[in-house]
Amino acid sequence: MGIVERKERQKESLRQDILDASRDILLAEGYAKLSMRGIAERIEYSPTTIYSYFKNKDEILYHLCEEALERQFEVIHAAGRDEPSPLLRLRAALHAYIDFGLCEPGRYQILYMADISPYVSMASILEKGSPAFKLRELICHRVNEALIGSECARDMESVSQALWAHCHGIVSLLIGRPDFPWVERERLIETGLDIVLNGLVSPKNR
Amino acid sequence: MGIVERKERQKESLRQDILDASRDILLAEGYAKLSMRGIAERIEYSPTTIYSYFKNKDEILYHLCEEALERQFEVIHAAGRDEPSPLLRLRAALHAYIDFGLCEPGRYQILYMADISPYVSMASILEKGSPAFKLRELICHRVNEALIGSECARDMESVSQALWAHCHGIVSLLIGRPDFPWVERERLIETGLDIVLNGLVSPKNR
Amino acid sequence: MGIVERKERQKESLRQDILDASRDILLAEGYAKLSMRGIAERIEYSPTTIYSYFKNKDEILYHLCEEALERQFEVIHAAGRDEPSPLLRLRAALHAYIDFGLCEPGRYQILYMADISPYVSMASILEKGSPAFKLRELICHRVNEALIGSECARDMESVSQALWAHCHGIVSLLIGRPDFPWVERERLIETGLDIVLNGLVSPKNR
Amino acid sequence: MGIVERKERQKESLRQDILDASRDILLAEGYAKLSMRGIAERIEYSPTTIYSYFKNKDEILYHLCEEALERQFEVIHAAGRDEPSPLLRLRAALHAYIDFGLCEPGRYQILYMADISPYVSMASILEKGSPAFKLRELICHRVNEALIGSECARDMESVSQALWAHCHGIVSLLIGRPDFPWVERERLIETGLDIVLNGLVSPKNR
DNA sequence: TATGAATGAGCATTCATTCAT
DNA sequence: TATGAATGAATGCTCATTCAT
Repeated sequence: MGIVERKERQKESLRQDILDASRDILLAEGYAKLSMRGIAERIEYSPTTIYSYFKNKDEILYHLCEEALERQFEVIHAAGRDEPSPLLRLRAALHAYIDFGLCEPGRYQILYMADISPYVSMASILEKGSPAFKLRELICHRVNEALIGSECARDMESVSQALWAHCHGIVSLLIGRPDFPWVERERLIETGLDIVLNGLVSPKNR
Repeated sequence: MGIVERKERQKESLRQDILDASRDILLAEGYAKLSMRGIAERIEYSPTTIYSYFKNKDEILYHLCEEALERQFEVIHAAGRDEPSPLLRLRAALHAYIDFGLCEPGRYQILYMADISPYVSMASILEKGSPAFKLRELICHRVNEALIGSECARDMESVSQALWAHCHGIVSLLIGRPDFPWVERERLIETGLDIVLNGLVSPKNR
Repeated sequence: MGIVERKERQKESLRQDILDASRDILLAEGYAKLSMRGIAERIEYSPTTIYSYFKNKDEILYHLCEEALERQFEVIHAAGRDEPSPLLRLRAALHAYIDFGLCEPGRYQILYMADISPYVSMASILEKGSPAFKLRELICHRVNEALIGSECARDMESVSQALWAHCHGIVSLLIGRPDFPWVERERLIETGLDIVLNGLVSPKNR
Repeated sequence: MGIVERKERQKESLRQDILDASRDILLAEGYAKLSMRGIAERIEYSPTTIYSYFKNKDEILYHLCEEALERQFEVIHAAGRDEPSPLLRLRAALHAYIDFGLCEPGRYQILYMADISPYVSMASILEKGSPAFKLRELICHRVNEALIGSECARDMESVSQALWAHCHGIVSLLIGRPDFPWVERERLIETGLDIVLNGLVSPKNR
């Protein structure tokens, strides 16, 4: 029935509004300031209403994480699949990682910066098939591809983690320190990726 | 007079105790759990007493930041001054940055990760002579040295920021995600620095 | 028509389900835990539905009382009518009173123990023809019979009340203090009735 | 110092006020209506203040019970020690039990009627030396005395429990049903005790 | 300097109830 | 008849802060 459907859509929509509002608050005011009352105010409903959509505050945070993880995986997974060389495919993935963080700072913060992190439990990262697991796998795969092509011997795991850290550093500082006199964003990102990928494949000359 | 001096020392000491206690709580239990009561309990004074030393909670956080910045500058400033080559001096500085973060996670978190960060206001970073300013200057200087020596043309500002981001990424993930199955710490750090410094000075081959 | 009848039966049945569920909760979890939500959950209907059958929570409690009173009257009224002597008839009534309390602790609690008691308003007890009134009359009648048979002069009203209190004491403590190291239940009851009825008819020897 | 003393007295006094207010509310409005806010309103302090006197609501209830138990023991223990015969000493104890309940209905209710009872845990009743334990011992002792004097063989434990129940029945109904058309209080009590003690010592004639 | 007493504002959560459908 | 959506009021509790001493 059309009516049922519409109602369902409305319900789903409010549910999403709650998640959006929460994410916004989290981004704008930090975890400490995320309160059921605050969310309610933002969505212009009574606090009680939230409880018919989520069992409690924890459940909101949990879904926020889940959803952010899925989103991130989708975005990065789609990136650079058609690039001609392994190195470019890796570069595209890293760039996508950074872009996701900058386009969706709320979601990124939830996943990697906030006190909430426990909700993105390591369990879920290590759990096969979870978005977190798949993301990690994807990065490792692309690093591997790139390393094979280059003549230099490096430990794939170490490299993957270092590259992740590099990208995370850029995203988290840009998000967390918007007032710093950054050089133009894209230039910073490109410079970083240049250095790091160049360093990855050039023969060592320490 | 000795008496006045001792009193002063005592006063200074309690003030320091408050800062230490706050930092400890921050590190151990997170920003959300940092309460005046909690601090008071830890230093074994009444909550009210704290107000004789700091106007309010915000001021504690502010001083926590100041102090952490100073410490960080000292440590990094001292690092690698005797290294023979510009590149090694830069590497030493970056390594010191990371080490500071890992050895003093409480302080690092305060400066670069927590919800508190706003207290390290940009004002203070841009203010000439502040530790933050001097730290930035130091990094830029070493980057410059290294760039001059290499044949490749890169924008010093962009490089500095990218390197900072790289190091920050490593520190903040290691601190914030202790449960992740990291490779051995020193290996991760060295791999990261290898890549990044190698990439900095090799001729580009993108 | 059969249909109308069935509908009526259904309606009556759900109404009864609500009362049953309420009584169960009351007994099992106490007055504080009796909530419309809880009742609804138990009968597997929405909370709103309950309001089609009862105006509000108070009305449920009111009907719970009414119904419990009727039940109690029936049980006690039926007890001991065939006993040969007045004293045994009285004893049977008192025993039935206690048994009712122990067999139907939910109902007894509602009537005589809970915070709810105000719902068994005195009005209803004094109102001729109400179960409460009839119960009181029944007890008085049996006490009277017994007193007439005995040589001792006692005020019927006082005795009735004292006997009621005695029985209530036994029931309410057994129900309310299940963990106390009671002697065996039947022994306690019999001892109590022995003493009290013996005392009623023996010549005073204070 | 006088000042310290006065402050101590003040503090103790407010603490007592909180307990008194709680007891009053409990008596007047029932357990369900006992709230921190309600107490605060009654003592004309902010709710927060209560928390510097009691850790939480449970602790208030706990102290309410403790204090009521002690009070009850004192009163009953003092009663009838000089009576010439065992039977009269027993009668005095029972009468004192009833009197305590009627003079301190708040305290009595807390101990024997309210949902709070778990706080007078059985543990405490069975724990040697606790007021509850001593009270039970006292009653048993007096019952024993009385039984020895009489020619009838009865089980002391059963009798003690039956007598307790009898008294509890009288108190709890008088407190819980103030609107019932009771005979004059003292007459009811005396009639009850007459019957029960007469029945205790008369030769059985069932 | 240090404290105890006290408070107002805030929090997550639960509940009885209403309303439109 | 039955429901889902929504709410206002209440609850226990914690916190930063102030004030008088």
